[in-house]
Amino acid sequence: MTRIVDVARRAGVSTATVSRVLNGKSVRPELVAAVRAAVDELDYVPDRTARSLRRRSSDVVALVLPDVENPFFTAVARGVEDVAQEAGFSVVLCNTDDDPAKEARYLAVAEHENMAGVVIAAASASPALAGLLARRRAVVAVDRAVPDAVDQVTFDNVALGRRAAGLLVERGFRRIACVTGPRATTTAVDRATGWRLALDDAGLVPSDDLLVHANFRVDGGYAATSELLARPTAPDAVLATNNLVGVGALRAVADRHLDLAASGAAGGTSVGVGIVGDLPFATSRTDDVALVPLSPRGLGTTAARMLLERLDGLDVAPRRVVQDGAAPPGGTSAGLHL
Amino acid sequence: MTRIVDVARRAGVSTATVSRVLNGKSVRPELVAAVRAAVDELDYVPDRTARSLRRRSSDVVALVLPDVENPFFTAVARGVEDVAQEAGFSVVLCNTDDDPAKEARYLAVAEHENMAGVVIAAASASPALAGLLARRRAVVAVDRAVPDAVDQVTFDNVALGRRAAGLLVERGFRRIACVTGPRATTTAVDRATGWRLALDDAGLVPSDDLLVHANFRVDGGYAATSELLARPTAPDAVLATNNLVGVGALRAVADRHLDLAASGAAGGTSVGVGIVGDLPFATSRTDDVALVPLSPRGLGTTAARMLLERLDGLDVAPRRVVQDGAAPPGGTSAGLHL
DNA sequence: TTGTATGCGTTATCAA
DNA sequence: TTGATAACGCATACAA
Repeated sequence: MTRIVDVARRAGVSTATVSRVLNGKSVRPELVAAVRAAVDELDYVPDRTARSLRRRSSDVVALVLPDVENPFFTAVARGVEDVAQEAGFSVVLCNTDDDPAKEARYLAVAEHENMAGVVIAAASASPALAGLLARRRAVVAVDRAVPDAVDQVTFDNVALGRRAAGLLVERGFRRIACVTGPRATTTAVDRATGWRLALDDAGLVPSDDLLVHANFRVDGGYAATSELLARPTAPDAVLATNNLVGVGALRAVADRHLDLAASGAAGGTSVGVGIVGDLPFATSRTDDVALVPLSPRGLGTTAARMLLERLDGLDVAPRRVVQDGAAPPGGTSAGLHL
Repeated sequence: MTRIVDVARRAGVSTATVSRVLNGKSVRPELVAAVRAAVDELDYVPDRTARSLRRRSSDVVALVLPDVENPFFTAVARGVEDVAQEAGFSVVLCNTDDDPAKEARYLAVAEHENMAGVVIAAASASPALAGLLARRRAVVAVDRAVPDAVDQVTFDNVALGRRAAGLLVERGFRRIACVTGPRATTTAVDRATGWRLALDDAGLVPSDDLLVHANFRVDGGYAATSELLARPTAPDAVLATNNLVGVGALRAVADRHLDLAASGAAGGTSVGVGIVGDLPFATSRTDDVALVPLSPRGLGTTAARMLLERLDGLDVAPRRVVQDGAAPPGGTSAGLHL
């Protein structure tokens, strides 16, 4: 293994000079050339562990997510990865399963592994960031708001819920239920608030028993929607406040449809479905689903950029960025959709 | 920040003894107790960077994947993560986009970051493992076979393709096309071979123009299937050799169905679809899809266990594990559908 | 600008 | 078994 001393010897300089060249400090041009030549010839690559120990900070960023199997969060991950990698950072993906204990463990690892920074979509209403903040490590909250004084980038979730519910209203549905996520999840609560507002806008009644809190996964959406549709006074439409719940809702509606057909009941007008989010792996056409597409990847890139600014030394008060949330009509990145 | 010297002072021992206690070497019981007490009181956690530098190996494992947005690979990741984490290792997720250059970069990072080991689903037919192997780092290939002398865990892809195509034959389809992945991807080639065998078994003709190589994503499956269905002598069924291609195929079939209906053509018998893989986010019922479910998570756990054995010092010839591929009947994932 | 020498926090070697 | 101390590879304070 080639070390910095090998390069120094070969270039006829001290290790300090090699280090300076490698880190862009001012060095006489001819020595720079000599060092670079030696580096190339020896195929030298600095040991990042030693560098981290000395600098007291590594070049890896932790990305703490509630569910890496949710395409929404993998898209966030891609966004973060794209810009982090560009800047020379590696990204460690940490999966919390929405479990505050697992989350706390990962945050502790990030702290003691001297990671450069953390981007977190919090599982807990109040994640264990104290240790990291005490060490003045950069932290950015993404997607879900946290109470701590850190940079945050989220969607305008109230607006998203309102828009999605509004689409259902426009399509003529009158009795619109809402299936959302856990009460501890800010996105779930805010989008449900949006649903309420949209119904108010339309002079409809956002009755409390039409609001169901499930988990934010497929099974949660399926169970909640099935239950709603089985009621004597079933809703004529369901708003799912995230993508996976939306998948579950669609399956529940499809099953219900088949059940009714089997039991000889008239094929009444089908149940409307609205979804805040995308269906990247839909196996059916989604023309009649009221979709409010998001750009989670943009969320990730924004969060990563904010983190990099902090790592670059930016020292201002915590910032809150609220992205509109709409996926751009054409491009791959976020565009403001007015 | 508390360091090992602080603990040593508090416990009235040397740093060497603290280190020994922390690493389970033999130490007099009373001293062990004293050290543990000091660790607790001071809330001491070893700095993993320093530890890595000294040990010349970190406790993070790189997981190199072609596409973290594919649920198949996120499931592999969960499997790896589960067992690695249990053993005290962190997992870094590296996304190569099936690009050999990106893959090579990540492998170089893994090498110079002194990562403990690498689990890789190769993007390249011959990934750049030389550096890692020269340093005797543990490497396990998962899902896709590689030419190097490393542990490998894969499915029996020929058998999987054969089984899926066989299901379509059983259902009475006679002209069965196959949409598979790139020629450089072992899984794509092997499953196509299985398709060929199944057709032979049934006395059918696996005509070469019924085999299409697409990319292994939704758009690839959609385009290839659309093209097949638009031919004058269209196939009556399509075998998709992975999950995403399967999604694309289903969408193409649905669109074709609608087009025919719109053009007033008779609603002939619908096109059969077979898929090697799962549809975790299907938005429609999949009763009439010939699915051969997999357990990618099991692939991941096996690979991680093999890696851990190597990290534990196991020094035997490279092993090849071929998993049946069928998801377990009882587990949480899709049950075997006979 | 350059070199020397020290320290980052831990583990491993060697004597005791 | 235990303690003193020398590495691990790099970056920087200080001196030149």
